[in-house]
Amino acid sequence: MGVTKTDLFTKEQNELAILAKAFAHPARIAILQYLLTSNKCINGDLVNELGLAQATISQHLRELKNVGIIQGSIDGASMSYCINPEKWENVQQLFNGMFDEIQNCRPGECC
Amino acid sequence: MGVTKTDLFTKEQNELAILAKAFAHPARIAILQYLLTSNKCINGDLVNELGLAQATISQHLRELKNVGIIQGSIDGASMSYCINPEKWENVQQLFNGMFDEIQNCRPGECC
DNA sequence: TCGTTTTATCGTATTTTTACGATGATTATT
DNA sequence: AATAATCATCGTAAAAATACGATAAAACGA
Repeated sequence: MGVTKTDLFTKEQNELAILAKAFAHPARIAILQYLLTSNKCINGDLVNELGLAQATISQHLRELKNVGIIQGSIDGASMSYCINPEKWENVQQLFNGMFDEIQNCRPGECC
Repeated sequence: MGVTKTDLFTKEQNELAILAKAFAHPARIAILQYLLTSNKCINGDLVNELGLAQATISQHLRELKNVGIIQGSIDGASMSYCINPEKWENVQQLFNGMFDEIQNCRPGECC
């Protein structure tokens, strides 16, 4: 018990869920918003920006990197992260593909 | 430990995370897609459609209802659920508000 | 009224997520 | 070379999420 039954669902449904999970924590939203507005790539000064431990930030960064929406590059002793623009647009389209399905829903037949 | 530190983040960041969490399971994506395409509201025949127990479906439905993206109405002995169109559009705009911030990101200064 | 259908909720087992200290690896600085 | 700075990973504790059987509540039909 307690295990998500991945095989019951379509590939798209699982992918959407995995991507949504990446957004499903305020710290990761904050990291992404910081990356979006900082323009240039940043490193672990996220530790100062957010009030979380270095290990925790690193863990969140890894999860965002695992799903591909951010990417990292070595910059001396530090590490630079930034949004992956292609993936970002891909994710937006995937979500909007779902959001836009509401147009097939006729209001009169809804509750 | 193990508790999300909600007070560290903005209201918007927390709200986005909560909404994303609602989408962060393939069963809930499947439920939403079913509701989107079924046009008229449906009830617990989701139990047949997905391969999950009745209690599990009910639990997922409650989570979707708690964040307001679906709503339920009593229909005799059964229960009809449907998307809440206003909330749906609100959620789409909130996500796109974040997605669109990528436009401030200048490619040359990214890694 | 009695039995059936339908759904929500409770209780609970299992897994996953979240958080952080400690450690080690790598690079920069002195 | 020695020290400092930076970051990933390990180990682990605590909490949340996931799933389902069992049960209760509400509505319908015979």
